[in-house]
Amino acid sequence: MPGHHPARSRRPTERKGDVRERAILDTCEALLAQKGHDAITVGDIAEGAGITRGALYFYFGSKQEVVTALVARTVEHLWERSRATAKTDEPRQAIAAAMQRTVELWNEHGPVMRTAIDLSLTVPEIGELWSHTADLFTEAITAVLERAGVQAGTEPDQASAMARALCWMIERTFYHASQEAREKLQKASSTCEHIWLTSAGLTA
Amino acid sequence: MPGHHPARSRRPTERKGDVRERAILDTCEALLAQKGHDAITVGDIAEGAGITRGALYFYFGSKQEVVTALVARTVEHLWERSRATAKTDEPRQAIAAAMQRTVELWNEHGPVMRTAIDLSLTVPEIGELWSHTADLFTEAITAVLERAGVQAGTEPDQASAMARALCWMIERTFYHASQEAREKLQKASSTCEHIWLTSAGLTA
DNA sequence: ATAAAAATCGACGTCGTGTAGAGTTTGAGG
DNA sequence: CCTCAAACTCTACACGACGTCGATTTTTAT
Repeated sequence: MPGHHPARSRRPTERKGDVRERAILDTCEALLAQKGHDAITVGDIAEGAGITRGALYFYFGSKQEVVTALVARTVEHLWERSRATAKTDEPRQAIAAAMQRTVELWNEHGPVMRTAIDLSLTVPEIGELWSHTADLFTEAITAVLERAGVQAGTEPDQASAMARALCWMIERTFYHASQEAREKLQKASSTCEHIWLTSAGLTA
Repeated sequence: MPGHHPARSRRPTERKGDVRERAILDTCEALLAQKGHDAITVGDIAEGAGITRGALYFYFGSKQEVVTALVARTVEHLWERSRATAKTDEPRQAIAAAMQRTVELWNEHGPVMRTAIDLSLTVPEIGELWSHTADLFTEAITAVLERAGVQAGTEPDQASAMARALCWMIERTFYHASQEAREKLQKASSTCEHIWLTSAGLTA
């Protein structure tokens, strides 16, 4: 995505364009916090970044490419943090940690996450990114369920299938909660955690 | 939504326009089964309905109004069927019946349901329709949970909040499943049912 | 049969997108 | 310091989709 001229990434000094590129993505993220992505015009983004429409098309081939790059940036951040989290073997701790991480991510990047979900069907690249993320999450949930004693397997009442459904539950619940007040995210998180625990057979 | 000329609904003979209006909605639904709503053009719909763009604007003020009307039609069908379902007091039966009904609805109108969800944020009218539907569903789930012994209340681990999360889980799971093969819906339904039962404390 | 209401059409103005080509700035090497 | 190519920026244009308008034809009621 970095301009049409490859091999610019590893330069000693930071090119002016790198700054612009970041400014474009930052502006886009800021705008997404205000209006829906289809209410945003390329002119808006360019203006916010301090350049003209024409100049923006030097960096990105289209509006979709801009938001795709933004989603990619955010999702990579998410993956990083996932890897950085210490793996605990104890199910209850693992669940609590995962939910806490999720709250933080949605607090920081709610609008981008929502946009990613909205566009994951219409923009294949974003769909790819997001479904991969969902897979990672689902695998993590599956592992916890199995460790807690749920039978492994893909049948409707076994770990894999249940993890999928729980993943969607969390996604959707946070999606809605992140549109409202900040404390809603905490409550939503608690509810999801409770259902997750119950599904794992770990009734408090 | 019936044209710009109100009070046409209750007429002895069916106006030509009523047929056209239905044709437009039917065409729109058919198209939604093929492409995403933003890949559909007003010209496409008009052509499918056998009229020109100009004529379509006699019936609906905009493309959004068309799809809003379509969603309204579908959602009303959904409400009707909900009311028609006999209320059982036995939680297990109630859950099974609700899920069965949901499978049928998504089988028949999957593309419209997905579109409604996609647009419920950007189109306020659709948002209204869908959130009302979700509320009905959530209330029903809440009732079942309480009858099964879950403590009533809105705290994160009480019936209302759990019902909300379960509602989103079902919505999202069906949303994804309905894009794939028909049998996926059945499996998805079984998984949701299992989690619902578990959350209600009704472990098989 | 006729006049009002309903329905249809083609042409037009607007807005947002993406492209093209011309011009300006930057910085590495002579 | 000069030069030249790459990096960057801009204005102008072409296109497609939307929604509007006024003229015209078809239906319907009486």
